[in-house]
Amino acid sequence: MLHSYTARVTSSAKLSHTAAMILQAIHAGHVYGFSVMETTGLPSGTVYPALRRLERDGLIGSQWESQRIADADQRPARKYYRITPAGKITLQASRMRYPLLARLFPVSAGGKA
Amino acid sequence: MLHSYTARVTSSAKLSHTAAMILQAIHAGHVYGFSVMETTGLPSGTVYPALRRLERDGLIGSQWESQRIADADQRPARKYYRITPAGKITLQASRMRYPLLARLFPVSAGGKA
DNA sequence: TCTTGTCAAGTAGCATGCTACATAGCTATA
DNA sequence: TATAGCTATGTAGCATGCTACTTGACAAGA
Repeated sequence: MLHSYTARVTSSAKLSHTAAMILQAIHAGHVYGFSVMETTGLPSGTVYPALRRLERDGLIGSQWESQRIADADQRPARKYYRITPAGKITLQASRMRYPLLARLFPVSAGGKA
Repeated sequence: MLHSYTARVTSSAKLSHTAAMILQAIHAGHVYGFSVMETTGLPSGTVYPALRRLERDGLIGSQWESQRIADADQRPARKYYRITPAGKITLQASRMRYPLLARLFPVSAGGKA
């Protein structure tokens, strides 16, 4: 258990194409689940479990929005994600592995959502 | 059985993102498995079963290369694929569903491989 | 002759993606 | 008050994706 956890964290995790795409969307500024769904078209059953796995593997971190802010915007609270340094390493590796990933978002990560 | 087969053929099949990407690669000219693997980075365990499913569903057709031509090129024979009219309809639907697909290949399908 | 590498396709078993729901909060309308 | 629509997240069970191999053909090198 601890051994497999260590191995997963120290080497860059090998991502599926879809998980890599979701990690890239986070990096590109689509920083909550619904936004990732909107920009990729991937269904919630894909996005949310993938976000959970990415966080399990230390490639992203998350933080719930305060209820006050959500109330002010008159919408449900969001769970915001950000890519970790390990996530950036894995994203690079994924872009080498899946050449088309680089075409998916502008090269400079924009503050889209 | 016949009923579910009919339903699958008459309406545009709903593709996964990965299958849609592979269909698009075929349409773009990557007309055999190894070429799809090279351009997408997707592993053989993904590409070949997906090609089989796409053909099962009538979205692509296939044809083995003649042994004589493969011999002349000094390589194993290839299984060439082409998109069907139903496949084109499904590809269009997929590009509506998954907005990022359009970014993956040049708009004009090139005769890449 | 055997080994290695590239091109090309294939496949069992496990991990992940997706359908078809679900919950929940807010607003607007009937 | 109930319904509908939008925003946001979540999940069980089935379909698909991926690892880790395999086979096979050809050429080059030991």
